[in-house]
Amino acid sequence: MNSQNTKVYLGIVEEIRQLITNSGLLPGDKIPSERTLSEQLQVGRSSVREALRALELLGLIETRRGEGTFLRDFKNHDLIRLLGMFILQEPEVKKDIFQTKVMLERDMLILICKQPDRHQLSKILREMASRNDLGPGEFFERLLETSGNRLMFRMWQIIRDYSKEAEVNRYFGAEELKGLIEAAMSGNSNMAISIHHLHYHQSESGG
Amino acid sequence: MNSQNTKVYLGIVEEIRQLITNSGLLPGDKIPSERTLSEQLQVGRSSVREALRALELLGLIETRRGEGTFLRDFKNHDLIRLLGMFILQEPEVKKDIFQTKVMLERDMLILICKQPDRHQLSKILREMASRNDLGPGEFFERLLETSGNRLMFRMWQIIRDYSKEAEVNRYFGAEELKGLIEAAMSGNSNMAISIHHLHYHQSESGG
DNA sequence: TAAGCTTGCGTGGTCTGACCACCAAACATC
DNA sequence: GATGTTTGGTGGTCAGACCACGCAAGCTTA
Repeated sequence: MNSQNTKVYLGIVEEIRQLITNSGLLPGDKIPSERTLSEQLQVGRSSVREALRALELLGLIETRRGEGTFLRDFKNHDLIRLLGMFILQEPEVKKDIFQTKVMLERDMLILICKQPDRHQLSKILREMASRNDLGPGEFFERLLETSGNRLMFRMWQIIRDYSKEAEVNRYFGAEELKGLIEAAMSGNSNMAISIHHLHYHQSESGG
Repeated sequence: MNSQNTKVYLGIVEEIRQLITNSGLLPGDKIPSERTLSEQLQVGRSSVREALRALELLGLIETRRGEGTFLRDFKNHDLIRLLGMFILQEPEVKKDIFQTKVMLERDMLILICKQPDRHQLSKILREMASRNDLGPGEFFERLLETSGNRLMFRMWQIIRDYSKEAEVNRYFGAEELKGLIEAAMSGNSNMAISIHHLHYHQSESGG
């Protein structure tokens, strides 16, 4: 009845998406209440909720009881954990994920080496020496972030989160990182690639 | 009230996950009806629906009115497409899209060259010679598909779709394609990379 | 018997109204 | 001014109702 095949809740998802785009809503902003949406869109509240729950599970919105529903900074994708639980069972997929992650890293390292911007790197280097309170992989992530390609970086983050679920990550050690940054600062992509390659291809010797 | 903070619908998502795992359900199999789940789990049907709608939007299940809810084949990484819809909107990333696309292509070409499986390639080659009814880029896509990494391939497809809108695509010509396939068949990744690189880096000379 | 039709049941799809739990701001009290 | 209380808005959940659809059993008809 309600316009062909479109399930109502899917329509609402789309409406909300447009609302976000058109109203220029930013992460943290509040979106209309369930009851308001229900009225404005002339649909039942349950349908609105189905749409919101779906978006919530995707990590695109966040709901706080007693307060409202808010747009989320979807740089922090939580859905990954959930999807991982469902998807990662398949060994074949696991292989793809790992392989893709490694290649993305390699690509970004190449980009970094080609970039003239050095002072971000030296900053990381300094912090590496001074601070010990950051988790493993933290510095590597920040290194990759300097690639300047946010899309690729996001993709990497997502995939890394997947692979967190799937297997034990072998983090880059301090020496490796120093080597990578050094290579980057001198624009030596071959050296960077080589270090990166070694990290993944040496058998279970070095942690 | 209902056991700490866990929203009911999230609990149901988890229940369904376990149900799938424990019962060994396969793609295509039917999962219990909404009303049945509602009864078994002692929750309202609306809550069950919220969980199911969320899973549906994630592409993990499929519902058919009048029939039931079915487990879906989620090897197809549909989430990426959805995430893309939301993430790729930012104009800031537009400039990253092209770069990422090129690097993904390069990565997949490398993978292809390292693969021992040759007969898919020769099949493409034969078809290239015989058929003229396929659109530009069609053969290149099929070439990339043989990389064996479905995740990466999907990512590329999506990014390509976006860059279609953003700019004019320069498709690989027949000669280039033949060169790429040749390189792949002989496992010569350097040659493949070189052809690929030239395609994108020669100035506006060749159409 | 074979083909076509009807009917009933189970399913998802949607809406409504009713509660509850929670939060924040307005208000009343000290 | 500081404190406690009320109140209205919000999400969270449930139960019940009805619709639309698909399917198969059973009936009708040829």
